[in-house]
Amino acid sequence: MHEKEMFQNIHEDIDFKSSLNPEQLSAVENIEGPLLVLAGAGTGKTKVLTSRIANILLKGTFPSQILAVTFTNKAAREMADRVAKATGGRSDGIWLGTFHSIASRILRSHAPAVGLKTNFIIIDTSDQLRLLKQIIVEMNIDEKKWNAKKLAAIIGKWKDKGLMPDKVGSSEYCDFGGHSAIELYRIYQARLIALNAVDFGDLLLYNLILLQNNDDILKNYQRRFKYILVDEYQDTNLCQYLWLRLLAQGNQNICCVGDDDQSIYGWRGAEVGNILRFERDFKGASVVRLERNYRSTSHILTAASELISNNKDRLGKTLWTKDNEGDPLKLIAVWDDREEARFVADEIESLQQTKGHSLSQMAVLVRAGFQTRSFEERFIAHSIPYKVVGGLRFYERAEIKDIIAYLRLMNQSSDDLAFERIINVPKRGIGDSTLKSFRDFGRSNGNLSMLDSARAMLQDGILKGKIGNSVENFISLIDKWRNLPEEMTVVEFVETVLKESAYIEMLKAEDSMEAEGRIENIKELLRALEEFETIENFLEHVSLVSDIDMLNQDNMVGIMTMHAAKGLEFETVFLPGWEEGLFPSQRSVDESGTKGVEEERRLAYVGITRAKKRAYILYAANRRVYNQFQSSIPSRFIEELPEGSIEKINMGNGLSFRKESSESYDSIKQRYKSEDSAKQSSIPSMNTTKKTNGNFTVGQRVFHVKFGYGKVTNLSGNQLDVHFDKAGTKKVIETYVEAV
DNA sequence: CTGTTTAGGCTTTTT
DNA sequence: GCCTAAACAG
Repeated sequence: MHEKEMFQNIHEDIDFKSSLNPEQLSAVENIEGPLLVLAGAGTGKTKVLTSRIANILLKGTFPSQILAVTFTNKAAREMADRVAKATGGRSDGIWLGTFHSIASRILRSHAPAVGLKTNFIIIDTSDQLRLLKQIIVEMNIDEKKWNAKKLAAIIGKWKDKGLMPDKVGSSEYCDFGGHSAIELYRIYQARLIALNAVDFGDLLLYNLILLQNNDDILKNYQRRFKYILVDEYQDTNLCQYLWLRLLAQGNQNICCVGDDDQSIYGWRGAEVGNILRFERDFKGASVVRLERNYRSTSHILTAASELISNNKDRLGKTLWTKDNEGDPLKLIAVWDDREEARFVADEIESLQQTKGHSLSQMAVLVRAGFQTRSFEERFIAHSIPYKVVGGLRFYERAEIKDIIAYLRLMNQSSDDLAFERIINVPKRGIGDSTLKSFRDFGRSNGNLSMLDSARAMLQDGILKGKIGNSVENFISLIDKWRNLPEEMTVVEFVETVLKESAYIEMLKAEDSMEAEGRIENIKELLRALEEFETIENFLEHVSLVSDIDMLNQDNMVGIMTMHAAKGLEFETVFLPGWEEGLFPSQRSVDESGTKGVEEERRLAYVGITRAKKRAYILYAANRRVYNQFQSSIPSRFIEELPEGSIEKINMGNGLSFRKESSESYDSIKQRYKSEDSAKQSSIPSMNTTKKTNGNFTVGQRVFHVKFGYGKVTNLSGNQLDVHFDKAGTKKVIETYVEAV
């Protein structure tokens, strides 16, 4: 097909004028020069981005001349799909991906320029912490007080700002257990280089350094990328900003789409200020505001707008909609988190059964991961299908990480972190002291990798006996796998490793329900592996994509954090846990004061604006924290909601609404604290009533929705130990089993 | 070196 | 309440 025809085809597929409003159209049509699009929630931001890319292609630009960056893989995927659709598949070759994946791609082409080899590995957070911990221990720092997480946070902040150790100003001297944090940062970076590894922050940091220090490389990319597009611009950190600015300085064709009101990643270095800098740094930049909302009813929009107007630090915009008023937001006061979950479950059932609403159009959006628990328990009891989004990530499960560690060691024998992980999994009788001897030997013999140290120690006869044999066997396995025929597929290769390492055997020997689940996960991994040609490709994917693409568009209620919900929309949204301390989170308030509260408020704004038609906000008078009841007071955000757009429902046991009482915050808090002890005694009595309903005895047969039939082996309070016929022994709450 | 017990921390949010 | 890491016993 000739190019001319090709672009005609594109043209036929897009009909900008009829489907875009004037503001959107101007953002799509003005492709030359810097442009900032301030796009409120639900104003068609993705549509603008994809149409703009299509339009750029239509003007005759090659796909490879376009750079489009997002923050999440989900957003990248969606954009890729939509652009492909809009252009009839003529978009192949666009540099479209997350900041990290684009950065990784560029860094791989120039790895030697920053002291890495092309096959560098990308370590995840847990590897990073292990490495930092090793350094902390070696430096004799009190690890209890100065833990690896703290150090990771300090180093991460510098990386977010684009600072290598030598660029961190000495004025920023930061004490870490009697040592300079800068010095520890330097050691950490050196250790990473020795491992031929980078962490997440490095991907971006090294990219910036690469462009700053190599004019020829910079010029090359400036020429290549004629058009740059950035999604969720408000979430960029300084390092990303500087990187973008360098790349865009060539053609000045950069389009950033963002919403200052949806900036919720300040805690990981995002700087809303980048929006304000834009007009200053890019001379002659145009600004387009998208304020017409196509998603929500006016009640929802009003409530969200009113709430966010309490923030001082914002550019300010007015969202409007032609949609009708819809239902007011429902504000529900409940006694505790169980009643909260019960209300939501009942409401979901009624919406589904009496109104025929689809479960996939409902979502529970929580502040923190632990809140999902009570909903899961309740949904299981109601047999409501649900999916916890972003809980434990697939690639983070122990068995998956083990397998990946085997592959990493194959890929690169210097990968000590991988070596340490699997040398004794399955058990080979090689423990901490042996590992330490490898490390010490390596360090005193010219920085040998642990695998090479083990090899040398065998040869020198330092390792012998039982352990020696065991290590020898392990090494010969590795060597054998290395020499497997090239034409083997990745799946075949991994199957061989699984079999010969006796990994599957180990799981089978465990003979537990848990081990069975692990084997299932490994099977899932093998399925995912089919897509990859080489191990390198797969490892790259694993490091940059946190979860397997489960194409579950099934009819399930989503349970997720508000952070994870950004960019999504649902007909009905449940927002539980609007209590002081939880939302806004105590930590944000304590650590970042007003700024922290404002970020939490933006999060609330994001939460509410996910709803198209219905939003429920719930708050409980008591909440289990580490399974202990704590009384709580309603979130300050609740009284910021406009009276006219909310309907209050008190479930009898819930707190009164703050506006209805003249009591001060503190006095309410005081009252509930003292009442709590009194009410505590009423809770057990409620439970005992339930207990007499179905008083279980040891030895009794019971049925559980998830685990099937089983026998009670022990009981304490409302908790039963049940030995299930198929699922093994579990602790369950008695309300979830029924007597048979 | 392994397996069991115990103490302590943990619950923000993610590439 | 759950998980992990350290401590201890075998």
